[in-house]
Amino acid sequence: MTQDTARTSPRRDSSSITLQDIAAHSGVSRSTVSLVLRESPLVAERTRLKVQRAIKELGYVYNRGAAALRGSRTSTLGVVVYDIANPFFGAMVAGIDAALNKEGYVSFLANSEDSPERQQRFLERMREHSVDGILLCPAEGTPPSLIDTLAEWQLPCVQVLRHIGAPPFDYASSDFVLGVHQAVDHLVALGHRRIAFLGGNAEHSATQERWQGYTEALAHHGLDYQRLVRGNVTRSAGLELIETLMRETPRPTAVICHNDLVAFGAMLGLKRLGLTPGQDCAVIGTDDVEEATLGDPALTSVATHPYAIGEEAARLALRRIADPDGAREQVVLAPRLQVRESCGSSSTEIPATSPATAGPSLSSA
Amino acid sequence: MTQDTARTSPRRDSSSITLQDIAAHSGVSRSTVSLVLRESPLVAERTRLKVQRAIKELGYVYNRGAAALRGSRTSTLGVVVYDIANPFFGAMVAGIDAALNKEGYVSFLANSEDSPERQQRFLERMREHSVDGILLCPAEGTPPSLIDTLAEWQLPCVQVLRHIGAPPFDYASSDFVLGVHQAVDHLVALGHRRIAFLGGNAEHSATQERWQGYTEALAHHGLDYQRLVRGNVTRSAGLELIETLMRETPRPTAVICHNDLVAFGAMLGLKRLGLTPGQDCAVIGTDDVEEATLGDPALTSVATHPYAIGEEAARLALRRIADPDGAREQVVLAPRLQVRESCGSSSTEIPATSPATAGPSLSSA
DNA sequence: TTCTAGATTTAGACCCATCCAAAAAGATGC
DNA sequence: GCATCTTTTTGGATGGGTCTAAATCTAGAA
Repeated sequence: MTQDTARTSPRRDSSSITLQDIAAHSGVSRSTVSLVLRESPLVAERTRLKVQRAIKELGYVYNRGAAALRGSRTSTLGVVVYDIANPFFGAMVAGIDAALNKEGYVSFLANSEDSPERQQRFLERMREHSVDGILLCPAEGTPPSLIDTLAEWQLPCVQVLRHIGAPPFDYASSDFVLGVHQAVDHLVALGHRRIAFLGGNAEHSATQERWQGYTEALAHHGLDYQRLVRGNVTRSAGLELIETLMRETPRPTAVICHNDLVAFGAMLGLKRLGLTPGQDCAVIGTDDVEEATLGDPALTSVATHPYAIGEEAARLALRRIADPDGAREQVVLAPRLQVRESCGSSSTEIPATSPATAGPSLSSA
Repeated sequence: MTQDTARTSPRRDSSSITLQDIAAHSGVSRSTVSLVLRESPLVAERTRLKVQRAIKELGYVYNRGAAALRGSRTSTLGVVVYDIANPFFGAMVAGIDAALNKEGYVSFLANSEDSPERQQRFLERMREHSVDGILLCPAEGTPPSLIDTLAEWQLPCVQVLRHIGAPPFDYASSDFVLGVHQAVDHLVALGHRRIAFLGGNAEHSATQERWQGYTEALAHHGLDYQRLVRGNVTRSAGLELIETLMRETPRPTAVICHNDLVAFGAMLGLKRLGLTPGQDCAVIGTDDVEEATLGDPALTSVATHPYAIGEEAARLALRRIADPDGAREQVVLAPRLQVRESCGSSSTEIPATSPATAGPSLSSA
């Protein structure tokens, strides 16, 4: 059974078995073999089995490159993030990978390092590789026209976390406005009146949304004190910013941070100032990364579900690839405040209307 | 200049301009255009300029799929990691991306979640996509024969962090044995005599190497106390394991942890037991992830340079692709002990013989 | 038995670049 | 001006699938 290959596929090494070889070996045409490979219902059961046996026996390997050349799809997707070293993106990429894997897709990953130039280069490369679509977390300073360019290229693009250009576009993210609202509500309920916001710099939609949520929520509760401290979104930025902030008069009694990294930095900064996070100043982060649970004190954080965002983004892309002219969709997941020790209350979870895993809140534009 | 396309490339949309169109527009043959694209020195300067102008004018997009079908390389690489959500891998992937990007390569990324089945599926898919090579961090329980299978497939494979099968193979990693030696040396110098090792479970080479380093170093210093606590390599595992450990008599005065996550968990566990990390028990981690710097106390850690490992692995893969039959190489980077507060000494850096960025220590097999 | 709708199968063009051998053009020497 | 080298350019085959339209086969109807 393994020795008869000498006659049917003479002197070819295993990696160059083609449809033609399978066809010859099983006594049908190349076209039929192709249909079998693509699981076409047209093929008669007997033929199918016969061909499948030949495929096994000869150790045939499907050549997706060749298929893509004539067909229209490559089953590949380009994914661009701006900081893969950030654990948030690690989780998100895991979600993307899981969703794509189910559909037989694979993804090219690139790290733009928030450089529009690197991002541009990668996108061009993706175009040359004929990816079926793009998942884009736009780098800081990406020109809004990029979206139009991609449209001209006929390359479906789902924006993730940040968005540029004008709607309608496909977009998957977390509801950052709502997240900050939840944080403010919680702090107000605990009696805080002077709540600051820490971190965020540029003109990302994701930053703007947080700031918008902050301003809105303060207004909603009729609070006068408003202090928005711009800055980077890293640990060390959090450390520096909190020091500046705590020297002011009056001091805030609580800070909400752009992300968990800033929050960790802020907590460390408080300790260095001889203050106790959660007691002298409440701290709330955003993202709910894994280390939030086991911090000291454990960090209260607005969970933004990166894995789920990744899954949704991938699903959205697959949907758009299947129907390029369908209505653009926005999947904005509801975040969820995860209460722990860093804001002084006991470690419980705020009862939420949404189920344990935040369900997607859909809206199409 | 943009309107004359009507004659030279009638009613084609921009994305289907081919070599033929360029050839027609610039009055040369398809072959010549192809040579220009590949920057062949054969082409006369005048011709080259003429063709390049046509390429620009028509908005030609190189079709790598078609090129790969006839040519031999796809300029793609498959990358398999087992936990992309772990910040260590995020940094490593960033390093891979940077090194590949320079050479015009792009990478398919997959997350095996330490499942050999998922890993297998992905590798088969990569084969179908005709990647030029594979970077593999083998999933736990990967059969050693996998390496032979890849060899049969003629798919160059560089193992990363863990290795399976018998040498010689291409491999990029950190010298885990040496890392534990450094940690033990440091603790012994500080006067510790009872040093435990925390975490690690399965039969990975990476775990074995740590354990080997631990045993060797104890023997070298003539220490009797030896306590190797197996367990997962997560924060919560660290938390649990340290609690067990500190209930024993005699207690260790220092623990070295499989990675930083375990170390963070261990420090938290110590605090919960009312003990002070760095005072009642020294803690040393492995990896030196970003949050080590800003922990409380800051964590002493064996820096394993994930970004550099990623770069080296990618370079190794490119080298193997260029010369498939060349001698296999191992790039094992020297780690470096980053001393901070968690082991009681002041926050300084151990003078090392290696330069600031650990240089690769090369050896070929 | 002949005819026809439906089920299967197939030939051959096609996707778009690369490769190779051979032709064409240019340069040089006598 | 002619033969000989170089330097450039090129036609046509090739890689391995998919697509379309047409050919073939089947079973039930007439």
